[in-house]
Amino acid sequence: MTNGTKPRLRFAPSPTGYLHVGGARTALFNWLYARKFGGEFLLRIEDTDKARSTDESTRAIFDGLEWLGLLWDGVVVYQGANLPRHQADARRLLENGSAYRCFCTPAELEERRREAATGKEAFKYDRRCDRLSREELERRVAAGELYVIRFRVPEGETDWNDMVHERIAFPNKDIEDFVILRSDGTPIYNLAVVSDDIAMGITIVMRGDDHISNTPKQILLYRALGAPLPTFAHLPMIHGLDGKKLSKRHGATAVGDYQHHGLLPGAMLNFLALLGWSPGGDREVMTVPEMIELFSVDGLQKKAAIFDPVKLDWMNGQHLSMIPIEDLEPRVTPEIISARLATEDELVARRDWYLRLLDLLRVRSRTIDDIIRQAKPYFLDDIDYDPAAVAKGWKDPAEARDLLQSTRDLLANVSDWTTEPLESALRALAESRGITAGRVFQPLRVALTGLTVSPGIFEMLVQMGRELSLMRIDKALLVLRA
RNA sequence: GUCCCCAUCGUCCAGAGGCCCAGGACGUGGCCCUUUCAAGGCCAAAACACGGGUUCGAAUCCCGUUGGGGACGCCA
Repeated sequence: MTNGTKPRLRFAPSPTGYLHVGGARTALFNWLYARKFGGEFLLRIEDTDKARSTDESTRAIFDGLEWLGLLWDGVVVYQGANLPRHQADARRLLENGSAYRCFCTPAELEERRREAATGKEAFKYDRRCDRLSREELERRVAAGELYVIRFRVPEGETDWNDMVHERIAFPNKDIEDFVILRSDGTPIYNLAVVSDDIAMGITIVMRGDDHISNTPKQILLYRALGAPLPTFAHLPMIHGLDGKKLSKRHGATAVGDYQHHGLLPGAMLNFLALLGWSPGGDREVMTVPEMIELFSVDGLQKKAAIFDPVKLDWMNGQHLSMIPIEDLEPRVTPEIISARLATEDELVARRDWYLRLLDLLRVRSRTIDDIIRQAKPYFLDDIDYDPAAVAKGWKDPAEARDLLQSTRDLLANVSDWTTEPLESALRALAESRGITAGRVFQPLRVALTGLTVSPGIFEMLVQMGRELSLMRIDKALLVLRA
């Protein structure tokens, strides 16, 4: 397919919104292919629709790709900058007889479309302008009448061997003479894409399968322009829980949303990769290098996949526990700082303690947000008490107060603040009271964290230190008295 | 309406003619461990859309039906 030359792929989003998870997945597969087979992964911003394109959106696409680590090769291509070539290509097609001028106005076309719709017929441009006499054509051009350039679709059938679908064929009679250049001289999508892909030397066009119906038109353009065809690969769509194409109404669909909700880019990539691809077998949790290693076109799925945020969270939990703590730290630290739990300097000053904390907390977390939530009691003087935790751990306030008071007295006198002495002291307390250890631990957990979830109680005490632990208990005692 | 694509548990995947009365994961339910848990362990329920072929044999190949999705713009 690439004849020994380096494959060249591209991701070509239009900057009209945010980087969508579907777009991110398309970018990912292009990137994986390039990385796996030693190719180039290029980025092209399709900003030919000036009315809808924004710089802000372009920025969001860069940010999203950078966060995910899907870095592109070479400089970014802005489609709008290629206008002269697009026009030249349109002119070439006009001159070599592949296209013709059409004077039908948008209003006329809309009218005809409406008629076709009411008659329940499929509308297709009837080529009336292709039948204009030479004289009339010249007269109208000379009169300054506006016209578009339409591609003259030849007889026959257009097919290609898709990398994921095998052969796909369209009878040309079902393809209308599509517009390639607007009356204002700007190109239409299909022309701009083909012109740019040729110019960029793209050998593999991998994109969403909503572009399948554009493909025969583009193939016709490649041929008319005398350019070699790339290999096409049409990836399945991503749908929302209702089975429809994923869109804003399905909730968070912007990559940035996940970034800000404490997801790890590696987990996002892993999850996205599994939506429409599988390395075969039961393999699921993978690092990026493993994905590159295992990537293959054979594992690509034809069927649309439904985006399941719950599994994404689970996947993130897996990655949270799996990655080296040194890699996790830089992802969490900015959040710790912006949540005002600590300053950068404070974290640096007790880095070992901090890393141990992260290690303790990540086990029970699915997102970085979970880690931040659980981290609060280790940094803040005052904590909030989760009503659910209070209801469970301090079911009987009088008993809780009594137990906490005893616990406090005991802990104040533990000479060695490490897990073993702490454990034996607390267990001894339970035994002396004739109650289970849990009865002692439960109120203590709520006093220390205010949460229903926490690491093991002894590790937690050690991590908090004597001073903070005792202060927490004192505060709890105060609260319980009220 | 026309054209195109798709079709294995609720969801994501495995399965490329016999290894499958279909396997893994998420989620769900139960049990165990345990000081809690969104952690860990075990178990359970849960699918080859339907109908025809082809074949000794089909989840796997072919055809049709049904269902779902996508595209039909001087948007991309």
